[in-house]
Order: sequence, then C-alpha cells, then structure tokens
Amino acid sequence: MPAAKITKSDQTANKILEAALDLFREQGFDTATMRAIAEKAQVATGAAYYYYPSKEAIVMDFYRRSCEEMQPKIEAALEGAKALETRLRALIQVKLEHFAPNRGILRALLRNGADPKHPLSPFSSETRAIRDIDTAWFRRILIDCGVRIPRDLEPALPGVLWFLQMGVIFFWVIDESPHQVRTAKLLERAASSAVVLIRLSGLPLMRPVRRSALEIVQLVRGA
Amino acid sequence: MPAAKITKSDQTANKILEAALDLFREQGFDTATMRAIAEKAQVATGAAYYYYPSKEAIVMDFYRRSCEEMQPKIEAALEGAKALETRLRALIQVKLEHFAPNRGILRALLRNGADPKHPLSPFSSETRAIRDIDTAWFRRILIDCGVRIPRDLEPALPGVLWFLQMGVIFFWVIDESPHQVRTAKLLERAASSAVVLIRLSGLPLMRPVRRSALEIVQLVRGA
DNA sequence: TTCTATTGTTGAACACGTTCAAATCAGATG
DNA sequence: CATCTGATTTGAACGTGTTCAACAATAGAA
Repeated sequence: MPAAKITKSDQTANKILEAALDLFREQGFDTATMRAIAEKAQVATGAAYYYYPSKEAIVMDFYRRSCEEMQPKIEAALEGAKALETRLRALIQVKLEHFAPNRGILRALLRNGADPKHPLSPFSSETRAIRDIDTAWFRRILIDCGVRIPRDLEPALPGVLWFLQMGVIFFWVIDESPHQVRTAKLLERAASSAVVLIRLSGLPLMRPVRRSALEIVQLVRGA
Repeated sequence: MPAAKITKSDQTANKILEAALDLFREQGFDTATMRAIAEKAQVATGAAYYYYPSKEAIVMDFYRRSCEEMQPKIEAALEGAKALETRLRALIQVKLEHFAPNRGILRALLRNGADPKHPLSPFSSETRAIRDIDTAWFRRILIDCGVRIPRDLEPALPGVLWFLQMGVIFFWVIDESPHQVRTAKLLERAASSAVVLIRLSGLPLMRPVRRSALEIVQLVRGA
C-alpha cells in the first residue's frame, strides 16, 4: 500500500467539509447555504460541487467518516464487556457520545430515514456499506455473551439489534429532555428488554411466536 | 347548522387541489412544479399560495380529506367483524385500499415521517387531530373483541396498535412487489402476531416483560 | 522548455419554492 | 349610481440548490 499522500485536492475537500460542518453546527443544515459554505471555505460556489455532488453528500461524508472514527472507540468500549446487555449498552453508547457534538447534523441526516430511496437514509443502498459494518458488531457481541441464542434466530438477530439501535438513535436526535436523559433511560430499558426477550424466545412455549417474528423480519428485510 | 354553501373561493381551492393531485399522480410530487400546478388549475402561481401556504400543505390537505372519507368505510368494514385479528386486518386494509390509487402521493407524505418536527410527519403536532381519530378506532376494536386485555396495558395499547399500523403503511408505500403482495403477507402475520402477543402478555410469567414494554412505550410517547 | 491532457476553479445562469406589492374584482354602503 | 372595503388574483422578484461552459493551473511527455 503506497503512503496515502495528502494532495492539494484533499485539502480543498477538507476545507469545504469543515466549513460546511461548522456552519451546520452554528446555524443548522437548512439555514447554511452552499454559497456561505463556499465563501467560508474560500472557494467559488461551483468548487463545492466539484468535490461534493450535493449538499447532502457533505453530511453523508460526515456520517461515513464518523463511522470510521468510531471503530476503535467501539473496540475499546467492548473491551472487557462480557454480558450481552452490557455490550449492547456500550456499543450504542459509543455512538451517542461520538455524535453528541453533532446531534443537529445527525438529525438532518436521519430525517429522511423513512425513505429508503433517499441516499441519506440509513436504509438506503448508498449507506449499505456502513450498515454492514455496523451489523457485524452486533453479530460479534452475540458470540460468547452468556445468552443462548436459538439457532433459527441467529442469522436474523444482528439485523434486528441494529434496527433496535437505530430506534434509540432516532429517539436521541429528537430527544429534547435535558442532556437527553430520556434516551439514557430508554437505552437502559431497551437493552434489558432485548436480552430478556432473547432469553424467553428460547422457551418451548415461545416457539410459534419466534417463528412468526422471524417470518416478519424476513418479509421486511426482503423489501 | 347552516347549509354549507360552495363559494367561488372553495371552487378555486378545489381546482388547485385537483390539478396538484393529478400532476402528483402523473409525474410524482417532486417533479410536479407549483408553476405547472397553477397553470393546470388556470390560475397564477401566487394564487396557489393564497389557498395553500406551501406545496406540502396541498398533500397535507389530501391526507386530511382522505381520512375524513375513510371514516364511513372503516365503519362498514368493521361491521360484523368480531375477532380482534379480523378487526385489525379489516381496519388497516381499508386504509391501504383507500390510498391505493395514490400510493405515490402518500409516499411523498410519509418520507418525512422520521422527523416529528416536520408538519407532514404522522407524528407531528400538525397531524395530531388525525392521529387521535385514528387511535380511537384502535381503542374501539379492542372492546368486546374476545381477547382479555391486561388492565395496565389498556391505555397504551391503542397507541401501540396505531404505531403497528403505521409500520404496515410505511412498508406498503415502499413495497415494490407486484400488487404489494408482500404487504398483504406482512399484514396477515403482523395482525396474527399482535393478537398472540397480547394474549401471552396476560400470562403471569410475562408480567415483568409487560411492565418493561410499558415503560418503554411511555418513554417514547412522552418525547 | 514547450506542448498537451488532466485536474481544478470560476461565477453566471437555471429551475425551483416562495413572497409580495400592486392590480382587480365583488359586494356592501352612501 | 359612485365609492369604499375586503377578498382575490397577478406576475415579477427573491433566495435557494445545482449546472455548466469557460478559464486557469498543474503535471507529465516531447
């Protein structure tokens, strides 16, 4: 692998990204105009479009970078965490903390979440790669976690937990309570409930329910 | 109540609404421009804004009207339906059928669903009235439905079922399978599972799970 | 060095949703 | 009838994200 040289082009792209994020943080995604971003980055309006195909692509790049930066943080947070509940909480907590200074930007990103056709949606094909990396973490924390996972549930569970995580993050970006204390509570309850449900799902009595849930998951995933 | 006279103003508003919906259906929400809508309605661009504060307000009005029109249809569909599962399916089915010719328009409406601050979101304060009417139906179908509802679950359940319905509708608008056959399957499974879960939730063993679920619901509702 | 092709940069122009001051209309009032 | 008042209608203008033809800089080949 050749040493990744930092070209002038990279610097310009960075200048634009930083200018944009600054403005997004200061005045919000909608209020910050491309003209203002370009001016702050000391380039012409068109230059921004040479590096980013759209305003949304900028916030997409922010998302991609954030996820990269988070990988080692996640690794560290899971260090020593053995119980599934602890791991779940730690994994999601890392993300909330990492995004905390940029909650507004994340909101701009997630507001299109309901539309899988939208490039910014966490369910879009554009964000597929990130989603896969994310899901792999959930697959990993299920291994040797002290909770027996029913065989048929195993392939689907990481995706379901990722979805649960998305729910928590969605809630977090719109949580107006001081210090997002409601989200903290929700995360606690959700993680605990998830583990309880997984445990229960192994009970013979629950077999039909488990099968139904699985069918629903497969239906939704296939769409 | 005085006879609701149809004023010239009403006619113009209607002309604009119809022109807009036609164009939305023909070419989609984004492609249809306000100028084209105004032209089709044979008014100036500004006139559209005299009647509708925004392009989105038009589709909002469509949503409001649709819900009004659906009331008698729902009433009819529930006629004779006694079992909870049947009722659930019928209630949601009515909505899908009613919206079927306008699936694209509904998609434009729901894509902002993840942002409760957005006026068009089914979770926004602007759509509160509609949501309340909707939820009342779910409260109603729970009465004398043959399924014992745990006391503590009773106040929360209509809202939860409404949420479930929203999930099905969200899935439906993005379901690309022929005739939305996947949605049909999903609705079947979801309704069945919902009833099973409600039944199970009454079991003594499930009391802690029920309590946790209830806590989570209350946390999310309060935000 | 000089030519050439690629890469980067510019700012005017476009189409859009939206606003608004002015014009027009309709009905009430004198 | 003439006048006034409020409701309606107009179309130009604004600010936005985005495009693009033209230009500049750079790097590699000759």
